[in-house]
Amino acid sequence: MTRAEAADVPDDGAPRTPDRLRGRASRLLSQLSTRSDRLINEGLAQADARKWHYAVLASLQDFGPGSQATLSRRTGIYRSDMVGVLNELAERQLVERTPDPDDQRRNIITISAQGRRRLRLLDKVLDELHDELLAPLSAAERDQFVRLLTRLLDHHTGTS
Amino acid sequence: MTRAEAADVPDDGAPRTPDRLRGRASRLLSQLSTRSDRLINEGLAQADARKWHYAVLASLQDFGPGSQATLSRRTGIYRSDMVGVLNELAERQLVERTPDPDDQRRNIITISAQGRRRLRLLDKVLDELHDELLAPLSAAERDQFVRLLTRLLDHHTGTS
DNA sequence: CCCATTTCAGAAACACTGAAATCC
DNA sequence: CGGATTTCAGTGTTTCTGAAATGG
Repeated sequence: MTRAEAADVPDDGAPRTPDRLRGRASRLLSQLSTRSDRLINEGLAQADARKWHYAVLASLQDFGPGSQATLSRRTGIYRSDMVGVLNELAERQLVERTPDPDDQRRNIITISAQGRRRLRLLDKVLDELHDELLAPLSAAERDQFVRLLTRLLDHHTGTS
Repeated sequence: MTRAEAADVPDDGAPRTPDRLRGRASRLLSQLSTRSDRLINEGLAQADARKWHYAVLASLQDFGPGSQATLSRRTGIYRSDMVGVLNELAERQLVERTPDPDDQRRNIITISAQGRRRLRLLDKVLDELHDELLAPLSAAERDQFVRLLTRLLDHHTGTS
């Protein structure tokens, strides 16, 4: 259970950094992401919502209406999966899907009044959930955490 | 494409924080985790390895041999999925699976000499991949990032 | 002709469940 | 008996591929 023959640094197999397992950023990231996703999903499920709902509604509110392809680019949801998300949102009357007169391939998605009310609710729910997610961090640390994540994500979306 | 009617803060639907979509830690986390996973998986695939291989080998090297259930707890791999991982590692002669004389339910998993060589290789590969993953951050920032992730993960594994 | 959009059907990986067989 | 271990079969979710149908 406790460390076995690790103290007597074996000539084979590199001692290296302390805790190579727990210190790998990629492992920390994916494990934390799993927990975070579960927390958010369960919290949103209690409000009959999913995180994609929030993403689409917030995108519509903050950047205005758009085609499904546009929304897909703004939210990071795959074009193929956007259909299902919008079906759910339209079912709940949170968005409206109308054909684009200028380009008959597209639909134009608009947020409804109900959708805006919903968005405000979801924002509150998410505020609370993030408070739980980031509980051990001070306000300054939370900011820094978000800044670090943003820089990393920007680097890997711009580059790759 | 650019911000539409977002500047003229609508009375409905909360202006709130700038960029509620990009500023949500949970979204940043899961998106970055997706990219990180892909980077690591592709890098390890070129060495005919998967991230679970590394986790098990490193756990064996750093904490000594153990049963499959013990390894499962140490690495975070599900007990049910551990079987498959160990099959792959045993196929490649990187670990040995022998019945525990003291408890006939268990197998004792041991790392082989070949497994130790493999671990050193994978450590190098992962060092390079993490260099790519964390490229935009300074050494101090990388440390802090890892510390923040660790604190958050510890909080959510101890608590939940 | 090539490209974009919406849609559907499905692959691949992952975290997880449930249960059987075995043994403490 | 309750409880732990190994194993297998299978579920649900997520990211992503491929292709068809329609139209710019």
